[in-house]
Amino acid sequence: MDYIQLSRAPLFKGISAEEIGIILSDVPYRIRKFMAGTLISQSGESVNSLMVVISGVVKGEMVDYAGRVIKIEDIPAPGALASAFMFGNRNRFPVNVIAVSEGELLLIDKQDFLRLLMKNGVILVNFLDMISNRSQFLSEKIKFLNFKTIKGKLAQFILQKAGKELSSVSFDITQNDLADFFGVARPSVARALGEMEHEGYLEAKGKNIRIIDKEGLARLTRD
Amino acid sequence: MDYIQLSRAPLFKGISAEEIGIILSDVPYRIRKFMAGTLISQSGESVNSLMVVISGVVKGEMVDYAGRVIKIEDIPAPGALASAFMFGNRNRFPVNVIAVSEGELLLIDKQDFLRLLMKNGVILVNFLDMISNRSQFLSEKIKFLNFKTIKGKLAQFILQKAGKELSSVSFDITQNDLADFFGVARPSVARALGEMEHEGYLEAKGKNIRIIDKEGLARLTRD
DNA sequence: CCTGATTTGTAACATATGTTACATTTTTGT
DNA sequence: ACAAAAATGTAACATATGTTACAAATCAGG
Repeated sequence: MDYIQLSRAPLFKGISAEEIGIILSDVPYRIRKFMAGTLISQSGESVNSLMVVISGVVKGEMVDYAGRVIKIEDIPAPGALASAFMFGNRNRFPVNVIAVSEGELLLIDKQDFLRLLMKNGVILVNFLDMISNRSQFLSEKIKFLNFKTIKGKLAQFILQKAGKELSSVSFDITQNDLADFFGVARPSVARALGEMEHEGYLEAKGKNIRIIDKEGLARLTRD
Repeated sequence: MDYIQLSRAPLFKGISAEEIGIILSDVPYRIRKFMAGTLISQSGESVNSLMVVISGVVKGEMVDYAGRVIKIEDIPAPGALASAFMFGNRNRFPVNVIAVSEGELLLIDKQDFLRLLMKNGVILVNFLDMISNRSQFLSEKIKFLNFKTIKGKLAQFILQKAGKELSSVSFDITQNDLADFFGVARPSVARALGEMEHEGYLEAKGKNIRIIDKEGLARLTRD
């Protein structure tokens, strides 16, 4: 089995391939091989084991009420599957999980995994980090979705990037990705930026922003 | 100390007041009394201990770039503070935490808390449940924020509540709360519902909805 | 350095939602 | 059962954003 690949997984961060071998010799686990196209788990099914993709790629698919596929998220090795849904009140898969390529999964039953967490502090911290990171990412995203105007979102984004000292910022993502993150249309982002420039809040030149009126931007975040 | 109150805390769910006493005799902890108005933690400060409100009420306040207070969230006893921010990459308070009334906090240092988690399986599961529930709640919220139209959000909400079998649904929250959850204005929710009725998707009578065209609703969730 | 691909800026127009205001209905407390 | 409060249904109007399309600018690979 590919312990090297596993040692790159967030769950096993800071643990060498050899150590992983030792750890796994002490906890019941299963390996499940899958072929491209296999349905690995179904939406609504309860999540009763930890699942780590050892090799290959799987994807999550939401299925709507008419049976049509809506959204897709890829999880390549060595990612973990549905780790935020192993615990909590609604511990069921939120999506169908389907193999994109052939590959292998590491499965550890929930009870065995709990024992592992209690035995190995590094894995415990790694797991806590994983689900906490997810929460933190989602919180951040909601913060932006909650601003009602695009200018508000942009102002928040720019001020946050600039921090207290800096007076210029350089976007490291495209307008397209930014628009996706905000949940708005791309030309609307461009327009909002343009307007903010005309209104004297900033000077925009491609991805580089010079902040002119920090106070004013702060006001915009209050929609 | 008020172990009875603590036994109602999600972290100590399923553990009796006496057992809590025993557990706490074995792990270093501190009690911090606070008076109304005290600043308990500051936004940006790193979260290096577990904090449980034993008595009293605290609130979280976001502070904007001009120093003005924006949003508030109350955490009454026996809630935990910033539990989703103890771990993960950005383990800092996202808000200022301020005492609303006088009260007491239970503090356990992160390292000691980790030892406790490894020693006590019930607390471990409770904590995992707490942070997972948060993730799940946030995911759910984002799902709704991602629908571009209010009709889409409503359709999703109704179908989800109805499940596969039921053909009628009863809202258990007010339009106002629904509007907040969706991040839209209240009259817009009412209007969207009205339109969906005219368009023959459903029959709305106060909080009671009879689904007429399930297929059509499903189509709406595809915006 | 050149060329094709990606990203950005901008425009015209359509539309969903916000805002404000009020009447009506339902719920709550006594 | 009543009065007061809360929630709901609607309307008119303002506006932010979406949509589509295209040209200009920038980037990436050979």
